[in-house]
Amino acid sequence: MSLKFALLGLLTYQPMTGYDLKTIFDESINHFWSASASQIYRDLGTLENEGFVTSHIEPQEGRPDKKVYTVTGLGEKAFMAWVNHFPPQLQCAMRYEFLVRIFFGSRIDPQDLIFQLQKFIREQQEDLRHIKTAEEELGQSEEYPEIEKFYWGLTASMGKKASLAAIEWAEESIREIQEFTAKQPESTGLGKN
Amino acid sequence: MSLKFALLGLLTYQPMTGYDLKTIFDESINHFWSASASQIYRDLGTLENEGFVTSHIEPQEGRPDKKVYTVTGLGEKAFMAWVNHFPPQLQCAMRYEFLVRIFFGSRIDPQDLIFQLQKFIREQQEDLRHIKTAEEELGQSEEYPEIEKFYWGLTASMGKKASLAAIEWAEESIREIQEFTAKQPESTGLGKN
DNA sequence: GAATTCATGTAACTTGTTACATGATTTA
DNA sequence: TAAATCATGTAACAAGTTACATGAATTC
Repeated sequence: MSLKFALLGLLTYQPMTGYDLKTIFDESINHFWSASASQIYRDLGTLENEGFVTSHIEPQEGRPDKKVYTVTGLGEKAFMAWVNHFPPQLQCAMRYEFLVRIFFGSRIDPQDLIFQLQKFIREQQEDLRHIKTAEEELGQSEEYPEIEKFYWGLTASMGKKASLAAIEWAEESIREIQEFTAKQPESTGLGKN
Repeated sequence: MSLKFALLGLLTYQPMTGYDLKTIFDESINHFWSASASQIYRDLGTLENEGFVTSHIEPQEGRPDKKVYTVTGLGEKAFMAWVNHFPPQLQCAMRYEFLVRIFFGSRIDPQDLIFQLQKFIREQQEDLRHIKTAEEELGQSEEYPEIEKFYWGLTASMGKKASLAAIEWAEESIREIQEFTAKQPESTGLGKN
């Protein structure tokens, strides 16, 4: 449900192609709601069928033609209705497959676990850097109204806090695993069955 | 992919029904990977077709019969293979629909936004309390080996940190929205269409 | 010469959600 | 007497992933 309205919302700023939307997504909304290119193209088709957007082809030379989507009046109304009606239960779920593996950590070789946690930290640091860069660019740019920049900044803040929490957790976890396995005699429950 | 292996993993502790699995899920893995009852029953069927679990009916009086699932040798091997082979990119994505709405916060009445953020805080506090309770019960119980309790504790830690980060963020955001809207003249970009 | 960027999608598949159906027992 | 708990699922649908296909221009 969310993706369609997120696309509609981005298109209220200006008409764009599916490719543009994907690019913007990856730099912003992606940090708390991801979407693949094929999903975006498919949902744009749905939005067009529903009369929420229209499209026109812009021919280009040396590059593939562009298909530019524009929000209709109906689409703008639908977006405003969606964004202003919060569901009774605010939807927000973590989907950390990595944590499912940690849950079953007793079946994993502690050395490998620590290695994966270190990798996790690097990935989260990368994410953090990415958000910070986007944030700085946004702060310097003058092509967006202050109010948009303000709210985009709030979501970036949440992204940073989530990454920092994950990094802190992983660092503590590594230390705790080291301590725990040090005082653990031998058998870890790790069987080769 | 993950859900099937999470179920398989839980079943390696002891044979259980779909209902049992759903109950355990809601108290533990649910905090970072959610699943509905119908999905669990469906995936149990798949696991059985794949030969990873077997089932038998236990008749009961006054209550519906139980269908108890047991992991096979093949299933245990499949689980061990899954849990020990981390994907090249560690999968962990937030899916916070709420943040998508905040991203478009300029289209929302600031008073309503603040109200929803306060609600968000209450929901996160509820989650936090829930995790803490589960954690305490786990600490006191003596029916699980120390090593399992240790790793379950690590995942609970991450859940707590995530909730705390969200609460902190929402509190700061409320203050920032109040400041921002105070110094903002009138028009918010909030249109009635 | 290989990879990346630009630009579009389709098809097949897997995963996740929602609504529905059944029905006795127990607790509030 | 209304609800929650125990216990199972099916059916229909919506959302998300993966692999594939095309092809010129540009950058490494």
